[in-house]
Amino acid sequence: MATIQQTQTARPRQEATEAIRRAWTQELRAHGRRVTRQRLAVLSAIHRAPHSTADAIVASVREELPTITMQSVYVVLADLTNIDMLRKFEPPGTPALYETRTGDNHHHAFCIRCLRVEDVDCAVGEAPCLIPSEHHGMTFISADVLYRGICADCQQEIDREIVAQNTTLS
Amino acid sequence: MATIQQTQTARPRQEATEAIRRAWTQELRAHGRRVTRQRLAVLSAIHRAPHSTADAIVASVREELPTITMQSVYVVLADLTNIDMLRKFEPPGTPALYETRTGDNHHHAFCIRCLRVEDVDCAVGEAPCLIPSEHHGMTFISADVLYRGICADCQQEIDREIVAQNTTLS
DNA sequence: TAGTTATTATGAACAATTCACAATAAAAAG
DNA sequence: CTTTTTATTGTGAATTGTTCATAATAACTA
Repeated sequence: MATIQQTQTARPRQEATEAIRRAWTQELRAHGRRVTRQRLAVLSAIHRAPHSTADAIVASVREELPTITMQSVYVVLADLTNIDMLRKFEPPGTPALYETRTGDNHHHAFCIRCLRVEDVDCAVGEAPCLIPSEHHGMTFISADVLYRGICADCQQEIDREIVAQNTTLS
Repeated sequence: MATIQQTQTARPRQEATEAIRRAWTQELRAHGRRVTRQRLAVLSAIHRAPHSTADAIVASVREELPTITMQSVYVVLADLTNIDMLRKFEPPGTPALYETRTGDNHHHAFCIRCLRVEDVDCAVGEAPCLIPSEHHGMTFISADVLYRGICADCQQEIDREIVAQNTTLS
């Protein structure tokens, strides 16, 4: 039976390699930030499980640093999001999700049943959604597309439920 | 001097005509809902000022029904959103916004400086964003595009500020 | 190795929204 | 037109996700 996993990617990422951790260290320094165990642990946790909530991130980080506080994690998340080392996005009706994949204009598919999130590369060509028809004189910085739907697993479960209902009713 | 208006459209809509109110009445009945003064007042308020927050909506409705409560408005908003008489959307970092324009797959442009929201019709052709390249077997229901940027007014103010700074510095 | 200052921890506060239940009023039935 | 039924609204409180103010800590600098 397919289990419902909340805000978890289908292909979970690996543990961050030493090379990646070195890159983070450099990027933190480049932005005038200090390289703390907390920050690296937060980045690692999100790298391991993209589209994580703040809650999930603390839980994950606490395996390594049991005393870290929720508030510290929020501070780190906000700061790293500001310097574009993290991307934050907020699907309707759920807490904010974070990912380490930044700067590539990718979008998100969101299952309204199990709340799973998948990355989706840009639909047509390069960055079509950045050129809307009427733009009211606005200068656009980004265009985030949120695809809402039912994922394959959930669709299967729904189908099974309908079959089950019909069997009992007839 | 251009004033900063929060979550307000450039071309504000008119008061709802009698015809529109009749249509709302019918649609409420069609969905098995009762036609109450509160519901019509909420719809009218949102029709008058699309992209309104719950706060703004209560304020507006209270001009007509001074005793309506925040909670009642929330109940109405949730119910009318469920039956697609309202569309709710949640730009990052601000409370949810509501509009009466539904079922036409339009998108939103959001000024990150003054939080103004504008409607944007679909970018390329009919509904391009509904056909992403990889869809992970998901069945899509909707694709919401959020354009983030700086609106014309804000850009002008920023430019003026830069000019002012340069003048004092040199 | 000590000093400086960003970062983290502590504790509380906050805003937006939702909940449980009682009072009210729209619609249906008589 | 009146009564009955039940959705809808109002009352009051709770909850969730997040942010704030300030003290303690630890990374970097000299």
